[in-house]
Amino acid sequence: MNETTAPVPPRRTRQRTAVEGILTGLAEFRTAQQIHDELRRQGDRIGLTTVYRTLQLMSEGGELDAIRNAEGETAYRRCSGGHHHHLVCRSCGRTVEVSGPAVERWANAVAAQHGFTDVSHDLEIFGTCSAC
Amino acid sequence: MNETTAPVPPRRTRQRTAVEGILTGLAEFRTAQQIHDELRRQGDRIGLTTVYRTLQLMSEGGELDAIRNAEGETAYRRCSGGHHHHLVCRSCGRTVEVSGPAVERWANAVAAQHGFTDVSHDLEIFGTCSAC
DNA sequence: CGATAAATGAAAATGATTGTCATGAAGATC
DNA sequence: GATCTTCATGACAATCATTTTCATTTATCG
Ligand SMILES: [Zn+2]
Ligand SMILES: [Zn+2]
Ligand SMILES: [Zn+2]
Ligand SMILES: [Zn+2]
Repeated sequence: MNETTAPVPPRRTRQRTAVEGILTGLAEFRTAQQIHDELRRQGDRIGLTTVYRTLQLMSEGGELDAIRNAEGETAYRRCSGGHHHHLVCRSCGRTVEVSGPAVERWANAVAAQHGFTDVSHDLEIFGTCSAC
Repeated sequence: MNETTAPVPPRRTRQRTAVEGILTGLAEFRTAQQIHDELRRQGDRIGLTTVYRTLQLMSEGGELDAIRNAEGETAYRRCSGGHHHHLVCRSCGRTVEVSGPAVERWANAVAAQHGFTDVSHDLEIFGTCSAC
C-alpha cells in the first residue's frame, strides 16, 4: 500500500493547549506576538517561536482563519467552518463573521465573464466599531 | 489666509520619470524590487530606496493601486481613477479591473448594521485566465 | 520503564521596508 | 547664466515580523 497521508495527530503539549485555550472564546483576530504576550502575562512559559509555529499549523489545518492587518502582520482567529468573510474593527480587532450570497454570485459571474476559471476571492471589511 | 494644503508638485527627476515609465502600459502588479531590477536591467542608475519612496508617494497620491501578494510583499500597478477591484490570474498575473456597485452597497450596509463606521474593504478575485 | 520521533525555544538569520544624512539636482529668483 | 533654497537621491544602517537552526526536552507507544 501507499499511505500518502498518514493521519498523525499533533502531540498534546502544554504549549499547544495554552494557545488553543487563548483562542477559544476570543472574538478578535490576534497576532502571534499578541498571543505570546497574553500567555506570558498569564504566567505561561512559552517561546515565541512555538506560538508562531502552532498558529501556522492550526491555520493550515483549517482550525483558524488568518488575515493580514494594515501593518502587514498576520492575525489569527478561531472561526466557524463554512465560507464567510470578516467585518473587523481597525483599532480593537473586534470581528464579526458575515456572508453574502449575492457577493459570491457576483464574484463568480464577473470572473466567468472574463474567461477565468478555478475562481476564489478574498474579501474583508474594515471599520471602527461602536465601542471604539 | 490659512493655506493648509499648499499644492507643491513633486519635482520632475530622471528617477521619477523612469519609474512612471515602467508602470505605464504594464498590466501586472509589480513590487518595488521588481521595478528596481527592471530599471537596472535597462541601464537606468537608480537606488532601491528611491524606488520604494516613489512608489509610496504615487500610491498615496492615488496614481497607483497597491496590493499585498501571497508572500506579503507590496505590489503596485497603474489603475484607473475610481474605486474598483481586481480579477487576477494566479499563474500569469494578468489583471482585469472590475467593479460592482451591489458589492459596495452590501459591504457598507452590513458594516452599518453592526455599528461600524469609517468603513472600507479589500476585495480581490483570483482565478486562471483563458490563456493559462 | 525505555526508545524514538516530534516539539520546544534561545539565538541567529532572513528579508522587505524604513530611517539617516551627506550630497546632488530642480525650480525659483535675480 | 549665476545663485539660492529646498526637495530628492542613495549608500548604508536600522527595524522588525517571521523563519531557521539545532541542542535539549518531552509526548507517545510498545
Ligand atoms: Zn473596536
Ligand atoms: Zn466569499
Ligand atoms: Zn493567465
Ligand atoms: Zn469595493
